[in-house]
Amino acid sequence: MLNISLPDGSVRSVEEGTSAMQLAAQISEGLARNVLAAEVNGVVVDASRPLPDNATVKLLTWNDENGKSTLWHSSAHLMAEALEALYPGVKLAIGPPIENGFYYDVDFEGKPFTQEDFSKVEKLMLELARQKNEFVRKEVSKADAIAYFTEKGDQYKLELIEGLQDGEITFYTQGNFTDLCRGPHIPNTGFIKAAKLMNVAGAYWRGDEKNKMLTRVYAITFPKAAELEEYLVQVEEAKKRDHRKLGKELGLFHFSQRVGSGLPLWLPKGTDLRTRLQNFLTVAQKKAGYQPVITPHIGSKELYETSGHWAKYGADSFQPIHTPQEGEMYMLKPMNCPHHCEIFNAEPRSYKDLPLRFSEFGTVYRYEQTGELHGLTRVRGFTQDDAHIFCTPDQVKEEIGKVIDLVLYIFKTLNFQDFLAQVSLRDPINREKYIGSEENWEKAELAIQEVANEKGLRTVVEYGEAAFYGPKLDFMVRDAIGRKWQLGTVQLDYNLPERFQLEYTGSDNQKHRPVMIHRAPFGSMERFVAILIEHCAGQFPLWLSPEQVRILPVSEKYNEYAKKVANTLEISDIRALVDDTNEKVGKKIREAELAKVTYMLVVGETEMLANSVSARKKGEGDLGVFSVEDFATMVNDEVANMLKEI
RNA sequence: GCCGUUGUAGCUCAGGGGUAGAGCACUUCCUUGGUAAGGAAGAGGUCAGGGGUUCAAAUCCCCUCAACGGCUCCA
Repeated sequence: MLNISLPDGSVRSVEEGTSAMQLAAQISEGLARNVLAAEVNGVVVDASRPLPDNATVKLLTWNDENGKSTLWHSSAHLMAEALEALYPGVKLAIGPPIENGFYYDVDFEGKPFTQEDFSKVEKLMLELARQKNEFVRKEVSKADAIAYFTEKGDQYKLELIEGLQDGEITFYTQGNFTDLCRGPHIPNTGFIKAAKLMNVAGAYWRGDEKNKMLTRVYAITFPKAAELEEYLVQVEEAKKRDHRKLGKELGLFHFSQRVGSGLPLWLPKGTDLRTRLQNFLTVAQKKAGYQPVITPHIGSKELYETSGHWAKYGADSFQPIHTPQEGEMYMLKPMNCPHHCEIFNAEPRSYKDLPLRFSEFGTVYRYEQTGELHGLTRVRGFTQDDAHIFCTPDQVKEEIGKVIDLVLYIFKTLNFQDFLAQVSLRDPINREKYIGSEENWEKAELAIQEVANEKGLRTVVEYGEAAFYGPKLDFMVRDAIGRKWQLGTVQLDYNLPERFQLEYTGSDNQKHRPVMIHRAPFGSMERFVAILIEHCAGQFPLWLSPEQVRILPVSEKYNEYAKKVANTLEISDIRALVDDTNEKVGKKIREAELAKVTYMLVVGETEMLANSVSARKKGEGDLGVFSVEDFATMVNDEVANMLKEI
């Protein structure tokens, strides 16, 4: 008999050779029908494999992340089986589960595969699923594995096998399809009840752009047909929050082909929103000891030769600007750091001056690849809420902590909860590509991790993701359709202080090199506004909203009074517009609701006589009658409350 | 930059080898109203740009540009 511990702490005795599936059946038949895989001593395995003694077992269903990904991984095999049947001779590369579904990279060898092919693949997948074909695991020798795929003529699988050790190679077979796979898999294809191919895209083999481009087929499956329907509705809902759509609808920004691709034009309402965010940060930064500076939009080529950016990025940048003066060259600035280094160098610095914090809403231009441009999140001209902190090595940790506090303050004010702090450190193996002393790196990497922990950040550590000049901490958030973007960033830099020969005089009367910290809590105004739009689905918090109040005269006779109310509100620092179109109130309310204006003030005969307004809140309806002054006070109190607590 | 899809009015979209369509928005007029769409008329397009095939191209073909979905990249 075997003793098996379950997640609830109970221990069950089962016969030798019992699988997780059989264990589930002993607990309840319903559970057995839903078990997709099992976590045995922390490792996810096939539910059909015999359990070892004294194992801790968690039965995985659709409700577990690992259960989901097992189903999707198996679904990738199912899709591969269908593709192989429908398109004989296709070569299969890899097919992993992803966050929402799975994909398979396929080499169709020049034959087209488009959306029109989707439905027949889905149909065949479901047909094969209904056959309830078991996923059968088989250990094979490297030689046999090579023989199998040589026979099949699949060079991608052969390449994968090359990297594997003899003795660790397994095949999984379901129906007529066998794949090289580590597993685990669901018991049989019958668990898959709904399948949908989502899209096709190109993807380089092994992610290397020098390799052949394969066709990546994205798909998703579910154990219940209704869940697929739900998922598709969700996807549609998410698309409605897309900042590109809302930015257009709300009149925030615009792209013009004539201006150029990736160069956003900020419309009045978008400018208002952005300026308000800048002001908010400016105030916070002033409190945190930053000194605003302003630098030009161009800099001489020599500046970037000094910084090293010319050598590294020059060829891929907007090309240098030539002047009538022979040999003179300027570049559009791709970052603000070199300018700020020169500000540091403007006068001799003492250790007593440090830390020095120079901040600037600095607009920069980067020649991003065409295929990379994306709404406001990836553009060619953008404004960083940049600052550079120059400090002593001993001050690094405290300064990073203060930057994190600032970022958290902003996120809290805007109610961003779903973010992840990514700590990017050196590649532990390949260390020669990093500049700066081992000692400083050690100290800095440790400092970043310690501060991140002290601040209670939800952190992931990525090795090899550090910049060549220093480790960094990035705040990652997701957009409406699940893509990850970096917003706030803190980066240590040992390179530029060296290149610009930055120094300060220490208490020992010796020259020392300061450490430089790059940081941008928003990341860039463009990207931050994009994420903010999606975060609040265009319904901005009242304090940020470009149009807080819209005044709706009942008829044209009250337009004058409406304007008077608007002026009064303006004096109280409330942003109000009058809808003086020749329409009925119902129509005006509808328009204001769709424009996501928080407060609507209906004014007519009674209000005009009483110097009052009839207020209505978006999504809530009528609030009753207020004097103009009371209404203004109410709005201002609401705004003050939003900004107070934090 | 690479693979794929798309490009028709300000917006959302229909149409499709034979004189360009709808709804909303816009302008004018009527209406002067009370909490999510009042009515009528009008104006608006080299069908992304360029080239080709054809008696005839918005429609078919080629190139370019842009947007979209990914890949690669992101100082």
